[in-house]
Amino acid sequence: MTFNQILNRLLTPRERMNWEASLARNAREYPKGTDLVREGERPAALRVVLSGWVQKYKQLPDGRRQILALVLPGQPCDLDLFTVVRTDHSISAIRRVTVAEIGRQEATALIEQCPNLAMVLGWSEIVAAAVQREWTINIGQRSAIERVAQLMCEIFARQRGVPAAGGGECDFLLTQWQLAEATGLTQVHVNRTVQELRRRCAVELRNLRLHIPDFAQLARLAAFNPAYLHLGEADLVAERVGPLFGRIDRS
Amino acid sequence: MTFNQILNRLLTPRERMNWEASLARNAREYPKGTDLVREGERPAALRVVLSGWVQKYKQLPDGRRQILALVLPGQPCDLDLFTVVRTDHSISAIRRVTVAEIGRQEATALIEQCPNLAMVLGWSEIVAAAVQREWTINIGQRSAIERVAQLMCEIFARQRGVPAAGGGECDFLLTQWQLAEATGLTQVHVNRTVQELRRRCAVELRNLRLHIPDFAQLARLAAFNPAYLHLGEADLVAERVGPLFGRIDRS
DNA sequence: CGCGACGTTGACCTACCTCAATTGGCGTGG
DNA sequence: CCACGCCAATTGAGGTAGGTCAACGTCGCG
Repeated sequence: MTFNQILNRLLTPRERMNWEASLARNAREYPKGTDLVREGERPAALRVVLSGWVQKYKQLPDGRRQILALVLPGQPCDLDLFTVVRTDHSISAIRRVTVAEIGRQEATALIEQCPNLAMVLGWSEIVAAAVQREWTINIGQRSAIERVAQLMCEIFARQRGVPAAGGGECDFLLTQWQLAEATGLTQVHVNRTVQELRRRCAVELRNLRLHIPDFAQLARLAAFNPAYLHLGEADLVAERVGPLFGRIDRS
Repeated sequence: MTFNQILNRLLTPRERMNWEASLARNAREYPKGTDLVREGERPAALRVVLSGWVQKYKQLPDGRRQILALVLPGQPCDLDLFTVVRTDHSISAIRRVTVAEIGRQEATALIEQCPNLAMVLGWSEIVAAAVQREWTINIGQRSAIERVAQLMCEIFARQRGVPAAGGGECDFLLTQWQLAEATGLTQVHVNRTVQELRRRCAVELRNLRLHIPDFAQLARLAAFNPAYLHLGEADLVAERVGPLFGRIDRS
């Protein structure tokens, strides 16, 4: 089950309609490389990626850059609009993207009208935090080949779920340079690493597509454990998250 | 302003009383090294550290370990009780700790009775996520000496705030081995790094205390920017987080 | 056809790791 | 009070994963 399906399942039909309408009404396009949010700004909108990928990143004063997270289509970037005074990271378009940017007023009204929406947004933030933890151990403890393999597994699983057997294909919009920024490696070393993955796992990375013939093999190499993605927990979200986010009205 | 003060400020006196009473009633002690939560378990309690430090960590199958986060006194470990089906990381006591473990029933009732509590807990989770992001760039992009320096700055700032001038002392309960697991380095290399920090910034690390004579100097070396800790945003939390977590009743 | 973006390769280098032994402080039991 | 043992910090010698620099190849697109 993909993230998108999970989100949709938690809203009532009426809520889903409101939500989709709001997304459509506020959709904007940006060319690749555009900064949507810059570190230190006051959050001004609730952003949801509709198509294309978006990256969260941070930079050190001397320019070293770390990609912190990837936001895939259907996912909200963050809840900063409702939480912090100033954003602590930047967000930019990996490639041409469509993003819904819902202003404060509309977003607040939307949440008012859709009691389950806060829950869904909160859930997405919870999962994002879990992914962030996995990235921490990825960069901190795994070797180069494990890191790249693990990221490939994650990106595949987030789009297609974990395949029961065999493998498949999925979008992969990162250049090797971006792959390097995400894994804390060099572009040159990522290149050699990808080549080794080609040799050892027959992984193919071409034309913005990733092909994994044997997912289990790649997952073993990466010590990939999909538990942190919390896939398939959708049905239980409502009863757990309920107390925290106030009343639930499933009609 | 420390995290603890922020939390207290957001609750009404009555709420604070309920909260404190619940913490006191559920306090437990654990010797150092005890696992409070193991990866894969179903969350059973809302945990708040009362004294001592607690670490969140993850392990790879072969034993490599990454410390993901530190929970200092006054802070809740996580909201997993209200969010996920199974926890994706482990939690253990760094040293002898006192932790309040509030069961599901009581925790739910408590949130019911204290409308602002959900907001406070949510806020702590938001800040924890921001810290996690900073750790990601720390491990991914900073050199060994920068990493250790930045972690020292963070730990100092989380306890004492950012000093306007000069420096000071604070608790520092990590061994060099744990410092290594938190920064993705080796214990041996951390040792040499700490020695270099002693030489270059006169930082002293002894008897579980950290002494930083010149905070600004250390912060410069580490490229430490305290913005990600979101200190001093307390007064604004209520109006922002409100819409997300339902009604606010400040009486 | 030329340009820009991305991938690839080679040679060399170094920050950090590994292994292994030693030191120092401190609490405990005799 | 001393001796022992444990835990953490320290030191040394040698190794390697991954970084750096610089060039070249390739593909798609205007």
